[in-house]
Amino acid sequence: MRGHSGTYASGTMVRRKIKIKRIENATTRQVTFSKRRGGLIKKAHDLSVLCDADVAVIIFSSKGKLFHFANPRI
Amino acid sequence: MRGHSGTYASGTMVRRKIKIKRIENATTRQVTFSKRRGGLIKKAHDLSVLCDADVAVIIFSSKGKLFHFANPRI
DNA sequence: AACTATTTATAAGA
DNA sequence: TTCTTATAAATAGTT
Repeated sequence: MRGHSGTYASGTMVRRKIKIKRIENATTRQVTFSKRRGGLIKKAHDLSVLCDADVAVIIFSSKGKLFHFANPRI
Repeated sequence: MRGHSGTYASGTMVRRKIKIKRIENATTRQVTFSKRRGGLIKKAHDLSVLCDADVAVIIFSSKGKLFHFANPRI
């Protein structure tokens, strides 16, 4: 059921697909930030290695904390 | 069979898992670059929106072509 | 560029 | 915060 986004009985079925909009709940937003930040940096690394590209990623959390990735050139 | 990477009879079974190392074949490398570059930029966009973060991605292809993403701040 | 089997990422829950 | 698991999303190889 790709693309499905109907309603579910609370606590019964899981609801996993999300809309790409700001996550309102601060705890959920922080957890998602941590997970997706790691995922993004892994993808950046993989791209740089697989395709011999130079890749940099700069991320500022909503509280201003800096995270970054750049593949070494030497 | 996650993690499997054995040999396959050509044209019979698919072999999809890859090692994260430079792709030697230039055509394959270019195709993979195009696909993964798009995927990386989508992930960067999603992270910025979902988590209210500032995200920038800078990519130079192996031939020096520039690609980038940055979420707007205003 | 489109297809699809499979791998990878991840949302929610524990 | 770390683990699990069901599901969504990305993508490698093929056409």
